[in-house]
This record gives sequence, structure tokens and C-alpha cells, in this order.
Amino acid sequence: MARMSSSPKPSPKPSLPPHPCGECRFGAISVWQPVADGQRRVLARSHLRRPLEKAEVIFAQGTPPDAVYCLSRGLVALRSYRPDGASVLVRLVYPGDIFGFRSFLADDAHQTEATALVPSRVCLVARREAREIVQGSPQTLDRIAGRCAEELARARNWQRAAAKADNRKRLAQLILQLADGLAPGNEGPLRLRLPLSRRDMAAALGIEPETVSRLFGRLRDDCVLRVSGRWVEIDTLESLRAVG
Amino acid sequence: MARMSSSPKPSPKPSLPPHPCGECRFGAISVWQPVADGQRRVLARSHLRRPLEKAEVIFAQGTPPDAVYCLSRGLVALRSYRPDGASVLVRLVYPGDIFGFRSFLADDAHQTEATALVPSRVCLVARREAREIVQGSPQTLDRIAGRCAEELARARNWQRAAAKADNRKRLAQLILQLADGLAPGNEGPLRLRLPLSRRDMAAALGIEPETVSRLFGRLRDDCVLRVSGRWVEIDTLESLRAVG
DNA sequence: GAGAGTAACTGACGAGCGTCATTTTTTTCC
DNA sequence: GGAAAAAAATGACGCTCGTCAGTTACTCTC
Repeated sequence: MARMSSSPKPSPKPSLPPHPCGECRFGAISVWQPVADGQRRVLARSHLRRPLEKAEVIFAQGTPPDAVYCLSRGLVALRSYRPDGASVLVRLVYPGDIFGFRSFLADDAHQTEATALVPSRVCLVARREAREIVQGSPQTLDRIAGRCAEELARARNWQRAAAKADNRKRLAQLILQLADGLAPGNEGPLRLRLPLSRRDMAAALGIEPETVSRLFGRLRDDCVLRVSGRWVEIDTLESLRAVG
Repeated sequence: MARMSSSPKPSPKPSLPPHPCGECRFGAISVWQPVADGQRRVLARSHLRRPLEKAEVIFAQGTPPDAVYCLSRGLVALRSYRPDGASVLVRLVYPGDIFGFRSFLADDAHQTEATALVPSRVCLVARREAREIVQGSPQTLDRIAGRCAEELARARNWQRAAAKADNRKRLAQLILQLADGLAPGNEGPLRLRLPLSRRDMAAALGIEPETVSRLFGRLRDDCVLRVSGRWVEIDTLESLRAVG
């Protein structure tokens, strides 16, 4: 982490810029790591870190591919708007995840709108430079493609889990997922503030907000959790898993 | 197409084997095209064409990644089995599509089982050789990653379409999709044999087979189509679109 | 072609969800 | 801190779906 190198490598170029993901908590799993020297210069030059306010839109649906994003803090929602105006929440992006890569790989317009659900921070590499990097550094493309494959696996997992489950189970699964993202590893009694409105939860499950309210009511009646507005108290995640 | 070259290129190696996708109807869009000379040799050596009987299993869920497949004729279903034994139909593979690439890219076990719904034919490149090819030919990886991105787009499209649609609309969309796959471009009156059982359609929509029967009954009552077992007659696809 | 086995259809019933309307709570902004 | 606005909860009602049961129609084999 020392800013000055105590032993400069015998490289022809005098100073190789530090890897921009080096100081990041998720640097070790970054898709930009490893990268060849030449591409590292491009990366260091084009890499951008941007703070996000709550509800800030990162990219809009239908706009051309602009960059590959990596979330370093906070929570981001990917929403897809239907022709009739209704929105569907297709994905929650957690720190360490990349997003915007689908339109980058397919080289077409964004299918989703990305919005920060809470104050967040993203790093991004603009499309043009990202293209340049993956062309010179195929293992980077390999890593991005691997993330895309992961994403597809996630989508199919959800499809499989949701197919034969009633909505109460699906809501329980959604809360479990949120709890895991907000308080990883915490099994015991926990109190958390939901980053999603009832409307968003309904949009994620493909049901109506009124039904979400009723489902919360039923989970409360079954003593699985206590709920008050955006606050949820859970004694043990096990009881939630027993539902779903 | 001439087997003998009338003008041999001034290449150091005497004979470059013909590209295995050259004689295929989908050769122009093959992910293995273009490929550098060295990799072309690997491709020609490892490329395999295999006929499939109806209901033949191509790969099973949970088995290690074995190859990248390309369907050249027929229809293939990707099913995912739940712990309780119920299956979910996650994708229909049409000629020209590749499959098995998710586990190849992520380098983990197959999440789905691939089965031929009708007599079919696949081409495949074994995992080891496919790895070798993409390492020497990054644009091939680019193309496979593009297909993965496409697949993700398809999954999200379906999710968006299905979220706020009742099951009658979703069945109409499924039939439209099947009609497009079986008789592309045919708008007018058509009679087609469904490649899916009621059980499979139910598995695709996440509902029960009895409900599929009832939904067909309702579509019949609405004069959208006539149905008898696996045979369906549709006067115009427009009426089906009006439903969904 | 006859029989067994499977797939598909139909009916009845209860629970769950969508819709619309109204009330209550929470959030936002001055 | 208080008013306005948005979000959430609740109630009523009709339709749809899952479930179980029973019947009919295919399909494969011998």
C-alpha cells in the first residue's frame, strides 16, 4: 500500500500507474484484475469513481451502452419499464457486483434503468476504453463473461425457485436475500430497514403492493417477523427459511 | 463449396482443413466463425455432429461442463429440476442457437438438463478444445459472451412480460413463440403440432397442467384458436397478440 | 387390433390475488 | 414543528388458480 515503490521494477517505462482497484475492498475480485501493463495505463486513465445520492439514476433504459459499472458501496436496483409504464425490478446489485455489462457485451441499448436505492458509490470504465482493454487483455473479457454467466445462473435460480412457490414464500425469499445483503452472516435477532418500498417489492415479485401488505400481515400473524413501515425485526432467519 | 481449392493460398502449411461450420445453414452466424488458422485446425479436429432421437438427453443437470453445443435442426428444451423433483422449463433452444455455454463460461456444473423435444441434430465442440480455441482466438470468446448477453436479455424480457400478465396472456405468448419457431413468418391460418406436453407448458409458465387445459378451453371459447390434443389451429396470429 | 399405461379434460371447492375504495401512517418540505 | 403529499394498511367483492377426484382420449406395445 506504500505509495512510493521501494524497489522499482526494471521496466522500460519509468512509472506504471497504480491499479485503480488496488485500494478497493473488492480489488481482489475485480474484473479489471489482472490486466496487462499497456491496458493498465488505459484503465488508470479512464477509471472513474462516482458517489451517488439516494434515488439517483445511473443510466436510463433505452440509452446506448456507456460504461461498465462496479458497485463499491450501497445498493442499486435495475428496473425494466413496460410499454404500459409499469416497472419490474429485475435485479438488486450488491457491493462488488458489476452492472451495465449486458449492454456492453451485446453492444446495444440498456434494457434496464439503474437507480441507487441508498447513498452509494460506483466505479466505472467508459465503453470505449473498456473495449480497448478487453481487446488487449482477453482474460478480462473472460472475467466479464463469467459474471454474465453468473447473472444468467442467478436469473434461472430465481425462476426455478419462484415457479412453484406461492407469493408468501417468494416474499420470504426476497427478505432473506435482502437480509443477507444488508447484514451478511447475521443469523440471530436482527432489525433492518428495508431499502425497497412496497411498490418495489411488488415489482420484484410481479404482484400488487396491496398484496405485499397483506403478505407482511400474514407473516406477522405467523410470528415469523414484526414489521412497521420500512422496519423489520426478525428473531431468526431460520423461521423465514421454513416459510420459503 | 468446391472441395478442391483451385488456388491454394501461399501458406506455409500445405492444407488448411475446411471450416466445419462452412456447410451449415447457420455457418455465417456461428460463434466459431471467424477463427484463426491454428484454432481452425483444433476446431476441425474436435468438432462433432450428432443426431438426436426424440426425448434424448444431451446433458444432465449437475454434470460437469462438457462442451459448447449448437443446434442445427430440431428443438431442444432446457429444464431445471427442483429439490422436490418438479421441473421448470427455462428455455427453448431453436436451430442456430447455442447452449451449454453458461457452464462453459462459468466453468461449473450444468444447471439444466438438455433434452431433444423432437428428432434433432447438434454440433458440439468439447470443453477442452473450446477453451483452447477461445484462448487463441479472443473474438470467438467475444461472440460467445455476446450470446450469453442475448440470453440474459431474453430472460429479462420474459420476466418483464410475465410480471404483470395473467396466465391466459402468458400462454398466448408461449404459443406465439412456438409458432414463430415452428413456422417463422407465417401470419395466416396455420395448423401446428405443439412440441410441448401440457405438463411442459405448465412447467414453462409455473402453473399446473390442469390450468393449462382450462386456459386452452378459454382461448377456444374466445375463438382465438381451435385445439385438439397436440394440434392447434390458428386463424391469425394477430388475435393471439391481442390476448397477450 | 386389443389392452395397458399415460396424458388430457372436466367438475367442485376453497384459498389467494387483483381491483377499487377508504382510512391510517409515514415522509417530505417549508 | 406542522401542513401537504406520498406511502402503506385495511376492507369488500369477484375471478382465477391449486387441489383432489373422476372421466375421457390418446399412444405404445405385444
